[in-house]
Formats: sequence, C-alpha cells, structure tokens
Amino acid sequence: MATASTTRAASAQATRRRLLDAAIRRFAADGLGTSFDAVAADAGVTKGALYHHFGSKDGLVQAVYREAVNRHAQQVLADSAQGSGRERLLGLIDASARLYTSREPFYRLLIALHIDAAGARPQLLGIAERVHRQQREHMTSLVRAGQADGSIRADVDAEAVGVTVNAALEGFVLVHQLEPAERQGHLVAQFRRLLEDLLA
Amino acid sequence: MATASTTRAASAQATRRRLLDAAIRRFAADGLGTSFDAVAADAGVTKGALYHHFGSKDGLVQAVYREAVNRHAQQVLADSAQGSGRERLLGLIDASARLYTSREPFYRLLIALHIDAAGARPQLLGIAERVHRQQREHMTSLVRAGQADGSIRADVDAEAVGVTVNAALEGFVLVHQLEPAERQGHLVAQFRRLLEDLLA
Amino acid sequence: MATASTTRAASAQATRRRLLDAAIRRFAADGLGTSFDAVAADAGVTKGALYHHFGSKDGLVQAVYREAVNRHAQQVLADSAQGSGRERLLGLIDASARLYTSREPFYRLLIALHIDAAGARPQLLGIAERVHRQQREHMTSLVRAGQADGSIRADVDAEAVGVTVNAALEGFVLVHQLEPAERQGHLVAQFRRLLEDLLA
Amino acid sequence: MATASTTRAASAQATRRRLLDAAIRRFAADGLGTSFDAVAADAGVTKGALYHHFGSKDGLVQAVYREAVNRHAQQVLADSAQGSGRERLLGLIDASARLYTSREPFYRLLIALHIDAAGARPQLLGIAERVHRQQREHMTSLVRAGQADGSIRADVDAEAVGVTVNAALEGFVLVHQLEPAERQGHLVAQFRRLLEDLLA
DNA sequence: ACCTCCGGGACTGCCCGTTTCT
DNA sequence: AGAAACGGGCAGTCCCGGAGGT
Repeated sequence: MATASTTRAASAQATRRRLLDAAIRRFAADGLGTSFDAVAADAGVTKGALYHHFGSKDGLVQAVYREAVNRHAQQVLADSAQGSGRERLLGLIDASARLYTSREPFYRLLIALHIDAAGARPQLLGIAERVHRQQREHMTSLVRAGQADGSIRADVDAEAVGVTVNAALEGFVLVHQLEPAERQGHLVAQFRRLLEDLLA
Repeated sequence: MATASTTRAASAQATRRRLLDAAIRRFAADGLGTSFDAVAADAGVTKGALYHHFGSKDGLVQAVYREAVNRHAQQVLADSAQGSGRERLLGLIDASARLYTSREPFYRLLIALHIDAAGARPQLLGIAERVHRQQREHMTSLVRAGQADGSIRADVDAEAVGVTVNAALEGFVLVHQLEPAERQGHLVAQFRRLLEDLLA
Repeated sequence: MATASTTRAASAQATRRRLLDAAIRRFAADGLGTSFDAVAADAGVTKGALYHHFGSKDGLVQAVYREAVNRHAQQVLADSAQGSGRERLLGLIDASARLYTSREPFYRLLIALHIDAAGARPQLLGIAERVHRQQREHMTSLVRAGQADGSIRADVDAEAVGVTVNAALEGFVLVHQLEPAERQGHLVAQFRRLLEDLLA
Repeated sequence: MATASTTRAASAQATRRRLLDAAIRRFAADGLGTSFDAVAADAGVTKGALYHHFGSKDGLVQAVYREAVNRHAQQVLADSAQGSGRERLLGLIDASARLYTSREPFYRLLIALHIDAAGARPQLLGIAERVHRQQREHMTSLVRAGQADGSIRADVDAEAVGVTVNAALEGFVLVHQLEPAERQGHLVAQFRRLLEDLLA
C-alpha cells in the first residue's frame, strides 16, 4: 500500500544516492573518464541501474556537477553565517580559499567540472552559469549588507567588488594546484590584504 | 654531403613539426581525447610516424604541452620587451590576460593542460612546475628591474609581488571562461587598478 | 515459469557454447593466435559477447583448454569402459594413441595447449596439472583393477606403471606429428608389445 | 683490399652471430612472439640489420631453428662418442633425456620449435624432417654398431629400435614439463630398464 | 517500477613486420 | 647498416540498449 510504494521509492532513492556518491568518489579519484562499470561496481549495482537513474554518462556527470556545487555551497555558507557584512564576506573568502586549496580530490573534481563546462562539456554550461551567477549575487549581497551596517565603505560599487573577488578567488584555485604548499598561505594573505585595503 | 645527410633529418623534423601542429590543432578543437589516427591523418602521415616520433599518446601530450607553453611564452615576452620595468610588467600582464581570455581554442587547450597536470596526468607535473617557476622568476625580475630604474617603489617584496600577480593572472583565466564577454574587461581592469596602486 | 526462468540463462549458455565451439574450431585451424573477432564472427556474435563470457583472451584460452581435455576424456573413457582391468587399460592406451595420432586439428590444438601450459602460458599450468594427475590416477586405478581381477600380475607397482604409461603415451603424441604416417602404427605397436610383456 | 673486404665480411658475420644469439636468448625467454626490435636491441643494432641478414621474421625463426638443433646435436654427440655401440646408444639416450628435461629456456624453445614445425609454422617442416631423419639414422647406426661389436643382440630390427627409442625419447620431453621434478628420474629409469631388457 | 543479464558495435592505443631512402 | 615512415591488425573496454525477472 502506501508503505509498500514508499519503501520501494525509498530504496530507489537510496540506490540513486549510492550511485551519486560512488560517482563523486570515483570521478574525484580517477578523473571524469572513469567508466560506468567502475562507478556501478562501487555502488554495488550494475550498469543497468546507472543507466536507469541517469539516462546516460552525460546525465550522470550533470547530476554529479549539481551535487558537487551544492555540497560546496553548504560548506562555505556555514562559514559566512554570522557577523557584520564585512566579516561574513571575509569569512566566505577564507572558507573558499581554504577548501579549494585543500587539494582534496573532491575539489580537484569540482575544478575539472568548471573547466569542462567551459570547454569539452557544453551541456554543463547551463549549470555553471547559474552557479556562478548565484555566487556573485551572494557576494554582492554581502557587500551591500556590509555597506548597510557600516562595516564596508559606501563608495565602492558593490557588484564590481563581488565580481572581482569571485574571479580572483577561483583564480587562486588554479595556481594553487601547481604551487608548493608553503607558498599558498602567502598568496592568499597577499590577496586578502589588498582586499581589506579596498573595503576599509 | 651536408645537404644529403641533412635532408632526411630535416624531413623527419618537418614531419615531427607537422604532427605537433596537427596535434595542437586537434587537441584544441576536440579535447585531449582525440585519437591518434585523427592527428596523424591531419598531418598527412600514418599512425606509425606518430608512434615513431612520440612513442605513445602520453609522449605526444607531453610534447604538445611543451610546445604550447613555449608558444605562449614567445607571445607574451614580445609584449614585455621594452620600456621601464613597470611598463614591462604591466605589458606582460595585459598580454597574458588578453591571450588567455581570448577564448581561442589554443588557450582552452593550454588551460586544460595546466589542469590535467595538477590532476589526471601527473606525467605533466614536471613540465608544469618548471614552467610556472620560470614565469614567476621572470615576473620577479621585472619587478626588480622596475625598482632599479625607479618605476616601481622600492619598499615592496619583489618576489611576493611576482608570485601574487602570477597567481591572480592565472586565476582570471579560469573565471573568464565562465563569464559573459562584456564582464571580462571589467574584471581585469579592477585587478590592474589594484596592482597599479600597489606598485606606485 | 520454469521455462521462463530458463530462457535467458539457457540462451546465454547456448551463446557461450557456440563461442567455445567456434574458438576450438578456429584455434585448431589457425593456432592460438587467432583473433577475438574471428572467433566471435564464427559464432555469429560480436566481441562483446565473447568478452562478457570469458573476460579476456586468456580466459577464453583457459575455457578452451578445459573443454578440450574434457572432450578428449569422454572419448577415451568410452573406449575403456568394459572388460578386465587389463583390457580396459590397453583399450585406453589404444584409444589415446589413435586419437592423438589422428593428426586431427583438434588434437594438434590439444597438444599445443599442453605445451603452452608448460611454457608460454603459465595460467594454464593449474589446469594442466589437475588433468595430468587425474589421468595418472585413472590409469593407476585400472592397473589395480587388473591386479584385483587377476588380469595383471600382482608384483608390479601399480602407480609406477600408471605414470610410465601415461608419460610414454603423451610422448608419442609429440613425435607422431613429425613422422610419416606409415611409421606410426609401427611405433605404437612396439610400445604396446613392451607393455604387454611388462603386465603379463 | 683482401684485408679490407675480409674485415668487412668478418664484421658482418659477427653481427649476424650476435643477432642469432640474441634471438635465441629472447625467444627462449619470451617465446617466439618476441618482436624484431627487442632482438635487434639486444644485439645492439637496429631492425634494419636484422632484416638485412634474415630477410623476414620467418627467416630469422628458421635460422634460429637450424642453429638450435645444431647446438643440441653437438651436445649429445659429445656424450655418445666412445664405448661399445650399446654404451654409445644408452649414453645418447641419457644425454638427451637429461638435456630436454633440464627445463632450461633453451630446451623449452627447442620443443616449441618442434611443435610449431608440426603445426603453425609449416615453413619449419623441411628442417624438422631433416633433423629427425638424421637423428633416427644416427640411432639406427649406433644399434648396428652394437650388433657388429656384439654389445646388442642381433635378432632385433635395428631401424625399428632406432625409431622407437627416438620417439619415446621425444615423448618424455613433453610430459616432463608437467611432472614434478622428483618423478622424472623415475620415469626415465622405467623406460631405460625396458630398453635394456630389449637390447640385451 | 526497479534492476540484472546479456549482448552490440564502435573505437583506441599499441605494436609489429616491412619497405624506402640514404 | 640505420632512420624514417607505412599500413594493417589486435586486445581491451566503453557506453549503451533491450529482453527478462522480481
């Protein structure tokens, strides 16, 4: 009855989630080229299930992308939840920098997805644009909040700052992959100081 | 004599170059996944020649990476050849930004190679590290030159500036792929202004 | 029901059998180097099916080896099914000699597999050892049966005889490939006479 | 002049010999499938030289076969050089058994070549037949010598014995590859005893 | 509705034996 | 004798669909 159909649906959702988790883990570890079979095997089901839930490889990649950006967003939003607008903006920057430069496989995957969205996988472009717009708007709103509560000076263009910070932030992501670990604090510190000068 | 013994070697080099050019073109257009055969066909030879010159797909990718960074380096070096240290530094920044944000396939390829070097293709790491070190050192030397000729103020840490600029620059590369074209001038302009404030 | 549940599995088994038969035929005709595609084409399916059932070329070769030895065993066992222990032993010898020296492609394949098991294909060693042990034990048991029913004299070591006969038998296999056909009867006859003297 | 051309020819012969040695070593180690390049590299020359000397892969295999049988013949002939005809015959048997069952790579190669001659490489058949005929005739001649000097009884058919012994001998070769080492002495001992009974 | 089994094609990188030019 | 290029072929494997089972 209701129970039966709920149970079934729940188990299906569980399978879907296991597949998604497995895909993220595998993609993060071995790159987006990882085979369907490997992902399915990791999740303990067969390729058929994958195909059933995501339709195609591309469908899976898109679902992974959505899931990954959500995961990241939850992380950084938690770190910019309180304080003045200025504090929340800087908190978000610090959190982003820390996570992206963590060199964790998950973040390598996220970066690769961003890149592919702009290159080899146009199907991801829609997602990418939405994500980046939301991120920019969130930053801009933080700047505005800071200007409203007086923690950020009023004569800067809030949107311009949002855009710039967002860009520079993602910028560091790329280079950090190629820099020795001890340099990284240095880099972000430089950037943060410039920014504080700008906002004060 | 010299001609005779040179001829074969020269023709071999010509073939190698044609293969490299074809690979860059194909990789830029269709991604690094492009097949051996396609590249060889574009160059007008067979897979055998490709295998002869580069040994493996990976060998080809490495050669392409080396060639691509060299090509890029020549481009930007030409744009920072004259003027004061400050002018040369800013010239180099402008040239880099212009090229990377050109959205030309060649630069999408170069970016993808940088990413892969930090992720799925560890064989490229050696090349990547060397390239980035040279770039940083070149920037630092420009800052020092500027300090020597008085065009850059003396109380900044030349190396820190080199590192930061280099990082931010490559940073913009990533985001620009995902931003509408009209935003891009804006972004770089913001960054350039910050930098000029810093150096003046 | 039973039919339904059997259908899929049965058709898969049928495919597997067709592939195995085709592989034996091809391998016998063209050597173990025969391509995957050729085997699959002979069986009327694609490489996908082959890969699905046997995993790899090596898996196929192993399956072929197992199947071939089973096929041979059934042949010779039928020829040593009745009579005194002595008659059954000699019957088995005659059958083996006749089959191996038949120069039929199937037996050339079987010999090649035996050889490869001892050389270039160590993966087959396990199968080979099991097969040879079973064969030896079967022979030994026939000798013992003969000693029990009085058709073989009691003062010989049953196991030693089993081993020797088995060895000599397989030995003839090799040489017969290189001898003109009219010699072959001669050779086995010599051996058989020696053996009868030994057992009487 | 003469010296010059002799030197040249000598160095060519040296190259040929190095290639042959390398081929035997490689073939023995890795099977007949070993590539031209590997052999050439082992000999310190390029494929061109190999092709120059042997014309084709097949030519190389044939040359290897000839060289290998010669090498083996020299070994066993040395061990049957003195004594009565009977002693020389048994010496030859012992030497053959010892060498073939040595499991040395060289003998695995020799066996594989014999097999291929009867199967996948008909080009070797001519060589194989010649070799086996010579071997048989040599054995037969030893039997006749034994009959002449009284060490072998006169009422056996010399040729039949030669053929049988030769066959059984090569027979053991095959099985020995698949038997545990401690069995092997047993097997040959059984055979040798039967033979001595026959000849006495 | 969810999932498994079986199979289909297509493709790719690798490598190999050979010829040609010098 | 070497260096370069050729062209063919093969194993592996990948993504995907459809028939069936539960």
